Amino acid sequence: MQAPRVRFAPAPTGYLHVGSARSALFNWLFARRHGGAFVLRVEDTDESKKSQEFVDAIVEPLRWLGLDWDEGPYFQSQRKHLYEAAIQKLVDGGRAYYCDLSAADSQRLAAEAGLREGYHGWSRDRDVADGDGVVVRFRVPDEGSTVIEDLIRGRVEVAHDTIADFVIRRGDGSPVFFLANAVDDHDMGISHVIRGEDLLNTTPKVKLLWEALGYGPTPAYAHLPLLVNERRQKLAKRRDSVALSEFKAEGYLPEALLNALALLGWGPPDAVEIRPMEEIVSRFSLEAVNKGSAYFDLVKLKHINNAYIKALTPVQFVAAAEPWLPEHYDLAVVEALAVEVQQRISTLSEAAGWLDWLFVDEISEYDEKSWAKAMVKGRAADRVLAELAGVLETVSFDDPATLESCALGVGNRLSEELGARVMSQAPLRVAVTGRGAGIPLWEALTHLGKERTLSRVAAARSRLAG
RNA sequence: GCCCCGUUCGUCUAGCGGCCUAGGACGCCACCCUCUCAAGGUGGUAGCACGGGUUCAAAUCCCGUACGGGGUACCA
Repeated sequence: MQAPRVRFAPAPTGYLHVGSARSALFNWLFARRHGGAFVLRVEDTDESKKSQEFVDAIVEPLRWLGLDWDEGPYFQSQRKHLYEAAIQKLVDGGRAYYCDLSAADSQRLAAEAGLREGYHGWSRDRDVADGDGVVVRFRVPDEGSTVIEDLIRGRVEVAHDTIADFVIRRGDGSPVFFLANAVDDHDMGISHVIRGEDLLNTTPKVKLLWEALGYGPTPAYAHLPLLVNERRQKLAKRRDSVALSEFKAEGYLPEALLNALALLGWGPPDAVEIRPMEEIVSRFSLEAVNKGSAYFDLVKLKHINNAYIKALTPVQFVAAAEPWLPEHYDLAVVEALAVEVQQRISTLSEAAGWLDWLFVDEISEYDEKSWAKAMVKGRAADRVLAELAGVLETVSFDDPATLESCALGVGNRLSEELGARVMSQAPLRVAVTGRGAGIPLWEALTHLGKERTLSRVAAARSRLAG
C-alpha cells in the first residue's frame, strides 16, 4: 500500500467524547500501521461553532491521549474561498442551482402536488437569482444509484431517487458539511476516510459532489461500528456521560483508555487484549474491524485501567496519582506503600481512600459497620487492644515483622486464655485506620509510627468504654 | 413513512464451509493462597435471533422474518 493519508475531522462542539476519540484512534492506528499521515481538521463550517475554547476542547484531549497528528489542525472556517470556488463551479456547470424556498414552502408544494414530505427539486428550473438568504442546492441525478465499496461493510448502494436535492451552501453564504468534506478530502489528498457508521448515509452525497467536481477516484471508505449506551443507542452528549475530560478527571490512564477503545470493534488475532500500543499498531487492520455496534463497558475499562496502574513503578505511580493523593501526604511513605495501593484501585482517584489515615493526626470518623463487627461482636476487643497497647509500647516500629508477631502473639495468647479464637488484626485495624479493610497493616504502621498508633488504640479503647 | 446498516455467552470479542461437543477477555460463582481488603492461581457459569434454502458438510454462503440501530436539516 502507498503511504495512506487519513484524517480526523470533528466538529467543534465544546468537548470530545469517547466515540470521537475511538474514531480518532482507529484513524491514527491505520496511519501508524502503514506509515501514513494522520491529519487533524476542524469542521467548523457553522459560524456558531468557532472559538478558541472549542478548539482546545478537541486538541487538549487528543494530546492527553497521545494521538499525535502529522498535519493540522486545519480549519474549514479559514478555507471558505475553496468552497466558494467549488460551489461556483457546480452552479456554472449546471450541477447545482439557487433556491429561495423555505422549508414551509417546500412542504406546501409537496402537499399540493400530492407528494411525500420533503424537497422535490422545486427550484430546479425557476432560474432564481442569487442573493441574501438564497441557498445553493445540488442537482441529484434522477436516475441511477451511487455505490460505496466500504472496507468494513462491503458494497452499499443508494438509489438517487431516495436522495433529495440537498443544500450545499446556506442562506448566509457558508458551505455545508458535504461540500466542504469533498473539497477538503480532495485538496488534502485523503486516501482513506475512516469514521462512524452514522456518517454512512452522507457518503453517497459526498461522492456525488466529488464526481461532479471532477475529482477522479474517491478515497476508500471505512465506516466503523457505533459506540452505544446500555440501551444500544448511539452515544450522545446529552444523555450519556462520555466526555473524555471526565475519564481524565476520574483517574483513568490515557494508555489504558486507548487500549480499551481499541478493543471495541476490533480484536487482536492472538487474543491478547492488554498490551502496549505499538503491538496494537502492528496488528491492526481495517478488514478485521467488525460491523456490530459496541457497548463501552466501564467495568472492563476499570479492569484494564487497574492492569496499567499495577504496571507502573512506584515513582511513576506517585507522579500519575499526584492530583488525587491525600492532603499533606509524605512522598516517601506513599512511594513505599505504592505497590499495595496500585493493586487495589481501578482509577487513580481511589488512591486517597487507601492512604488518607496515614496523614492525619487522629481518626475522626470510624466506619460504623466495621466498628460493630470488630469491636462489639468479638467481646474480647478491649482485651486485645489493652494487651496490644502494652506490647507495642515496648517494641521498635522499624520492622513490620516485629509488629506482626506481636499482634498475632496477643491473639494466640488470648485465644488460649478465653478458649475461643481471638483475632487481633481486625480491632487494631479499625482502631488505627477507622476502617475494616485496607492495605497490609504492619508495614503501614511502621510509617504511622509508635506514637500515633498507640494514641489511636487508646482513643478506640475509650470509645469502646464510652 | 422512506432509505441505509447491523444481529456469536449479561458485556467486549475469536471464528471468514469441515480443525466448533463455538475459543479468549470482563463480570459472576466456587476453591486455593491469606488473621483485612485486594492482587494472583485453578475450575465453573453462560452464546451462534428465527425460518427457509445451497452443500456430503453452515456460526460461517443465499433469501425471508423478527428485533435493534443510524439517517432522512440552511448539524456534522
